[in-house]
Amino acid sequence: MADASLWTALADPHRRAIIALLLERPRPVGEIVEACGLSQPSTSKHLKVLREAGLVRVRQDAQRRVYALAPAPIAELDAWLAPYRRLWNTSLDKLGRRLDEAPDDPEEPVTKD
Amino acid sequence: MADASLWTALADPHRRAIIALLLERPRPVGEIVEACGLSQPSTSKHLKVLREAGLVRVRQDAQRRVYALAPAPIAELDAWLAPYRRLWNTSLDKLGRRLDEAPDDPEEPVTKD
DNA sequence: CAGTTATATGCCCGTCAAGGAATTCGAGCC
DNA sequence: GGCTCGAATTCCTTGACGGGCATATAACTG
Repeated sequence: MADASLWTALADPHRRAIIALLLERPRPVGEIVEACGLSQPSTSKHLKVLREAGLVRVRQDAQRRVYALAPAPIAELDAWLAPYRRLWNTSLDKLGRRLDEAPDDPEEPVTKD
Repeated sequence: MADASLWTALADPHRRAIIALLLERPRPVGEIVEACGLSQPSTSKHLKVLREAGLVRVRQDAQRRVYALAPAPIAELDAWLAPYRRLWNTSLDKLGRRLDEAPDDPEEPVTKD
């Protein structure tokens, strides 16, 4: 399905930020523009990429376009992840189980996104 | 949150292919070169990116460098995914409800362009 | 119908990443 | 020590991507 474009879409930090915004709730473009500090055209272009990757859906509300998350592709990501999850569950058990249980993992400093 | 370089690294299809190869078993560079049909230098560069993203680690075996998966960053991805997983698990329908908050929605097609 | 708001597109430019060829570095081998 | 194999690094070119500005389009408003 959206393989390539999915990864490409998520590769951009601004787009991930948009995705995160939409996780809270659906938002019109104007709000997204304001939130991510880009120009409106740039934001629209990012939204287009996300749309084409199937990551967001649009609903038209008067002149507004309200964007919302479309979770399916993220499920795809999850599916992609599955084999690897098996891997780190077994071979990296010593690392201290799930990362979310060890927020500051000494071996792998998590840099800010 | 996932390091930017992690996403960048995974954004490239060749690199995802390499990752998939290493999922089966660790491999020396030569094998990877052969498998992904790139030149050796290009492959080495991809491996460098993966290395710097922390996705793979190298073991030196005589003149060979054997690459293997380092699953931790993938766990990071999984962590990133978590909130979204909640979203599509609990509420494909809930999302639909939010999309339908305006019941007179003239059914906006996703504008796939 | 003209005007305004909200968003999308086109164009231009700067940057960056990817790929190949040549070169270099490192480790074994004769 | 010189040679060879395996891999990494450098240089260069090219193409894609991101950003802004100006403009087009669509929908509501008076």
